[in-house]
Amino acid sequence: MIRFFNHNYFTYFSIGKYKKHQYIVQQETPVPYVHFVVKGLLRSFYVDQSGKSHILQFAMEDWWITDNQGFYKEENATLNIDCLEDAQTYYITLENRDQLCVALPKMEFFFLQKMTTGNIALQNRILSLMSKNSEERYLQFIQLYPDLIQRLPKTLVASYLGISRETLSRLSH
Amino acid sequence: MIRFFNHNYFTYFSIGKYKKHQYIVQQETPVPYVHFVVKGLLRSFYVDQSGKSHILQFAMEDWWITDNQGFYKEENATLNIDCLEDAQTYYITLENRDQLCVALPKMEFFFLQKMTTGNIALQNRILSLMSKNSEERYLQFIQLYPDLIQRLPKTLVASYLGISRETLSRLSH
DNA sequence: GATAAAGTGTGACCTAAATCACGTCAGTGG
DNA sequence: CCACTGACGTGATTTAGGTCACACTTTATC
Repeated sequence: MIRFFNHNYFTYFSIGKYKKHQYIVQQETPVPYVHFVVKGLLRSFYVDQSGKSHILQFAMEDWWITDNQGFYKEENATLNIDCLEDAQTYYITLENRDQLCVALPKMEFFFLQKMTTGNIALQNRILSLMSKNSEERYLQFIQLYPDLIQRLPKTLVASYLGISRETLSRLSH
Repeated sequence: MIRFFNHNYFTYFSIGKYKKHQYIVQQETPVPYVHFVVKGLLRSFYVDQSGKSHILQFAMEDWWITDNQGFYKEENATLNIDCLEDAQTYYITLENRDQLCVALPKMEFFFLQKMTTGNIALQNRILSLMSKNSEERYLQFIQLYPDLIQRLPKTLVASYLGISRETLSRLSH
């Protein structure tokens, strides 16, 4: 997917470099960009009324990340995005994305494909949350993202799976 | 959105009429179409190993429904779709959808928009499942789909919210 | 290299929601 | 018209997982 960036796509994209713990998107502020991750590991998460964090998505190399609602509807973010490792991204505004699609119609198809794949993954996650218990969801996660899990503390995996740190700890035997 | 169907879109779409209880998609069989609902009410649901059903989506007038994974990846369905009321749909194959996009490039943008909106809704549902309790999810559902809820038995609402029939009953006071 | 901050395991206890088991009522279809 | 099925409410009991509290280890940070 990196070969995706060989032309002068950089007319449309910019390069961003970020440090571990740095925020890229913050709740209640605008969301000007989608990011394509070149290097590093990020997460998007929601902080509820009681102050608990819930991880919606991780993003490592070659993944895309943003607060979709904020970005596409041009609203303030409901999510936060921060770096779990030092990171580098290529980012693009909504306007530039649209212009890129005009300049290169194949890109629209590409984004549609991306979005469709994302949809399928989200639907599966919903069904997983509704039909599987903690252990099953954990095993499924290991199986789906064997490479990701090595870079994540279990606390964060728990927060992604919707279970408590302690419960996850007891699962791992 | 109905005005969407005024040209000779019917070169691409077909008309389907179905009875209450009739299945449109069945687990383990191909998923040749996406359906645009003209009249009636359908649901897609997943049946887990223990035999419990989990509703992924409802679809009433002007909504689209299919098993995304089956349809876009051209695999067998993992979901079922059936009619909760007598229904009429316009349906289209993947091939025809692609040809429609070629003939009318605006359609591709339209589908991308649809998919993006769907994505946002799915992400919110995941966060809701992870951060809200039964009552909060129920209240949110009433607020999001006031028109839908009148046409649905509570048993099905419970199955959509990921809670038991009995728990939902006790919430309603 | 010392101090602080994350990450992890584990016991004790609590609670939201599931499960099981009834009973009632309305709609439908032979 | 009667029998069956689905919708709904409600009590009693169980249980998966959350919460709280503590100890220990590893990793950052000045």
